[in-house]
Order: sequence, then structure tokens, then C-alpha cells
Amino acid sequence: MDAALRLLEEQSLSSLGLREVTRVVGVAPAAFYRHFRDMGDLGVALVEESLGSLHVVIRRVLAGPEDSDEVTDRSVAVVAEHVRAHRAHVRFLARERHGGVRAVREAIAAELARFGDEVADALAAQEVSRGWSREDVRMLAGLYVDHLVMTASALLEAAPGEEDRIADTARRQLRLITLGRRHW
Amino acid sequence: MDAALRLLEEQSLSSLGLREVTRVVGVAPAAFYRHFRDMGDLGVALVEESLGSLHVVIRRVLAGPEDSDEVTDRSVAVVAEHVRAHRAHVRFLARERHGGVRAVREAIAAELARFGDEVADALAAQEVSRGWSREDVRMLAGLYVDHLVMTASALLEAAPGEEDRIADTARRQLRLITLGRRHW
DNA sequence: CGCCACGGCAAACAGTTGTTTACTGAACCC
DNA sequence: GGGTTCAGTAAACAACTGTTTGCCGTGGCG
Repeated sequence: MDAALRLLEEQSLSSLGLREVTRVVGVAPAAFYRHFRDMGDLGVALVEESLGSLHVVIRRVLAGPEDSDEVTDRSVAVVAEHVRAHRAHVRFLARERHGGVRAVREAIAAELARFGDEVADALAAQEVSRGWSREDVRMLAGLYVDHLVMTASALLEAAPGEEDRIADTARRQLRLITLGRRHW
Repeated sequence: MDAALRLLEEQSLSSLGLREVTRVVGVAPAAFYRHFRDMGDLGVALVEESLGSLHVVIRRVLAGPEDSDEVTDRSVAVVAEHVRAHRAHVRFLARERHGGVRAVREAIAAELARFGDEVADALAAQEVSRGWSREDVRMLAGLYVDHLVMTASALLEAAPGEEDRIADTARRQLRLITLGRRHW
């Protein structure tokens, strides 16, 4: 899985060959089948690995003081840190989210939907959401999650030195959304 | 290009073979080189084709009455219609935006940045933006463009019959953003 | 008429691919 | 200590890949 992840920094899953992976690992091609049925199978395993660590991230954002500026600052910081620390995993997710392998796409979509639900629960529990319908809370959560994803992608592709500017923009965007929330 | 686009509905560019394309067209492999140097070259050509039609879409949204609910409804309707009419092109863009071919990624990024600038110009000209800094206008434009992209992707992957619900969510999200804008 | 560029062809090239088969050694458990 | 599972091997398979080469008909232009 590590070898695959490394190879996937410069290509997408549907073009990654099984032999390519085994070659990097230093193992015979047939050995691959001891672990995965297929390349798609490996992809799904990578999705789980990648999103496991992301769950932790979400918790870290949702815990802590509720003051809204505090929360947006923490969100962006945590996302930036995560991208820096797990660059290859994040790139993999961004690339394969709409990539050419159905099973992987679906695994990512399902997991992102779960994130949305989690965020929605956290939002619903907040004072500001008093009187909101369940669907409205869910749509706001979707907006937050989408924004988080876009920010991560932007940070990934940022030229070195541009990260701060991007993080700053992301913070202002989050703040604007939260403003809309308070006046809904 | 049409053949490639068809083949790309179920795989990504970096795994699409030149022979695969010529086979579908019904032409010898060598004939490919009469038109493109490479597969990446074909990809860049497809980006231009895909985003040409999108420019028209943006104009269509930005023209017309400025009343904000009117504008959000029109935006979502136009995006939905575009996805329906140019499904393969939109899918290609979504897939290759973070895909495995650098030249294509960069072509898409450059074009999306131009969209952002265009939207920013239009926003700056509106009454509501009085007193906004240039950067704040640009960050709002980015938010709109990102949301448009996310909406298009969501519509692409929607199960049949789910489109209306997604469009509705997108409208509410846009409305919330616009609300934040007015209270900025 | 002659020319020439265009878009096409067949054939060959050396590599690479996914998958199957039968076999082997180590580790583990009772 | 014997059996079983686990993770690995080498070799062979047919199929497919991108690229180069030299050749050919058609169409348009001067």
C-alpha cells in the first residue's frame, strides 16, 4: 500500500499496474494476489486508510470552544496541518474521488457522506441552530464539508509559499458562510 | 476527440491508450500522430473544448436581473441544464481536474481561475459590493465558483431522480452564502 | 498539369501487461 | 513433531502497448 501510494503521486489508480507495484516492493507479481484480488481492491483499502486518519481530524475540529471565529481558525489550521502531514493520502483522495474506478469512487463518497452526517449532528447540537429544520442543518454541513475538501485540494496544488494566502482565503470564506448561518 | 470522450466516461485519461482511441474511430494507430503528439495533448484539446461551452454558461448566469434569489435560481438551473446536455464533458473535467496528467490539470486550473476573475468583476460591479476590498470580492467569487463545481459534480453522480433534491440543496446553500455576503 | 500537403495505411519493433500454475520455506498450533 | 496456513517464488501465456518507418491516394492550388 505504501508503494502504491508513492506511485499514485504522479498517476491515477486506473493506470497503475499491478506489476508496477510489485516491482517497487521488490516482490514477484504473483505475490500481489496474496493480498488483493485486484487493483480496485487495493484502492478501496487505501481509501479506508486515508479516511481513518481524517476522522480524527474532524473530531479535533468539533471538540473545543464553540466561539465561531475560534472554530473557523482551528478548522483551517487542522486541515492545513493534515495536508502537510499526509500529502500522499490527501492527493489520492482528491484524485480518485471522481476517478476512473467505480468501487473507489463509491467508497470515498460513502465516507464523505458519513462526515457530513457527523458534522450535521454537531451543528444541530449548537445553540445557533435552534429552529432549524433537519434538512437545513444537513445542507449547511454539506457546505462545510465541501469547503473543507476544496481547501484541501487547493493546498495540495499550491505553489510553495502560497499556502498562507490560501489558508487566509479559506478562513474568510468560512467566516462568510458562518455569517450567513447566523442570519438564516 | 469524440471517441476519447466516450472512452473517458469509464476510465481516466492517464489510463486511456492511443490504440484504444484509434480502434474506436476505426483508424490505424499511426493516424493518431497526424492530430496529436501524445495523449496529454489530446487531453488539453478536450479541456479547451469543454470549457469553451462553459464560458457561455457563465455569461448566461451573470446577465439578467440582479435580484439575488432570481440569480441563485438561474445559476442552479443553468448548471443543471449544462450537466444534462454535456455530461461527458463535465465528467471529463471533474475527473481530470485532479487527475494524473499535469498538463491537463494545469489547463483546467488556469481556466477555472479565469472564471473566478470574471465572476469577481461581475460581483464588484454590483451595488452590494460597495466598500468591499478587491481581495474580499475575489474570495467570494472563489466561493461561488467552487460551489458551482461541487454542484456539477454532485449532479453528475446523482442517482436518477435525485437531481431535484440536489438542485434544491444547492439553491439553499447559494442563498446562505449570499446572505453572508449581505451581512459582511 | 504538376505539385504538394494532408490524412490515411500496413508492418514491424521491443516492451509491458494481468493471470495461472505448481512449487517452497517459514511460522504457528495442538 | 506433524499438519496447516501464510507469503513468497519462477516460468510461461497470450494479449496488448507506443512508436517508427516507408508508402499511397485524394484534393486543392497555382
